[in-house]
Amino acid sequence: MEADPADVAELSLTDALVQLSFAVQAILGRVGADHDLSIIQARLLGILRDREPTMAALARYLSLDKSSITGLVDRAERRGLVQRTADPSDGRSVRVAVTDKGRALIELTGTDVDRQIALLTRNLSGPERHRLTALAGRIAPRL
Amino acid sequence: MEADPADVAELSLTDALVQLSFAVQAILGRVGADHDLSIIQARLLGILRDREPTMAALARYLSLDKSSITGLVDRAERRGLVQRTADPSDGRSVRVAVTDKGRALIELTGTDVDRQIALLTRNLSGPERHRLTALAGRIAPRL
DNA sequence: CTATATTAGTTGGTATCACAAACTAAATCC
DNA sequence: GGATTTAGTTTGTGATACCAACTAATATAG
Repeated sequence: MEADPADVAELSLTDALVQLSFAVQAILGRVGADHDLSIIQARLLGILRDREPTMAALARYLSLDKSSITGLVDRAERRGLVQRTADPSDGRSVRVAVTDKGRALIELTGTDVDRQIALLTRNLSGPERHRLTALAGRIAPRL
Repeated sequence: MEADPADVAELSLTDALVQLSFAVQAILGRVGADHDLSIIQARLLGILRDREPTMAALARYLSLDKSSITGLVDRAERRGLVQRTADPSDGRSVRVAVTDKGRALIELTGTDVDRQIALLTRNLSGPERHRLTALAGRIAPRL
């Protein structure tokens, strides 16, 4: 799946995107490790920055089984990064909110990711970065 | 970390690349699941297509602990996808080779990933795809 | 209004996967 | 030849994913 890197001129779109994807994942993994956050925990906190979804909504956003969300939120709650609150409109449901601690952590993490992405793309000119942003922004699905 | 999707025009390079990365990972995860291969198993087989590395080399390529490679290769070997062979030049060392079964599986998987990437990028024109390939190819590190 | 069906989230079971520390066997160094 | 280093494995631990089954709350049907 990952092409022979010596043959850059023949790199397919698939190989280019797959390699880029793993490069970005490697950054997320390293920066996350520095902040004691797994990638999935960082994604969770990222979602919670601007909303308080239900467990079911989180399962949809993250494309995970609801039982996986239970475990993920359990562990984050145990660390004081998130908290569950009752949903007044539905006794079965809970809402998940980020705590101040969690928000601080994800902001720091985001700053470091920005820095590492800047390093990753330092060989591109300003216009090239804009072009990459525009192209990438047109194909990745939205939350 | 993942920006408000309604604000596409203001998407940063970081957010664009992170979202793209997860979109590609989602494809790899789904296609992998269809072929009963985890992402890391697919990466392993991808590396083994054109070389027979040592365990240590695999740890470097995949940026994993050597004990993780032991487990990964154990499970792949148990499924008949790879095999360990002795290294004649170093009694401590083993070489890992893909089997015919493993090669067939990774070829199929790669074909499906190509198809899904084509779907992901169907909104881009031919020249835009070339441009994205070139830009991405210039920033992702090489194996 | 009550019984039945559906939904939200949890629990238990299982497997994969990651790292750290410690171990064994082989190779290297002095 | 003994000490040190290296390659890979083993053990322990924890995170993370899915499936099936469960409980409690809500919605629906009669």
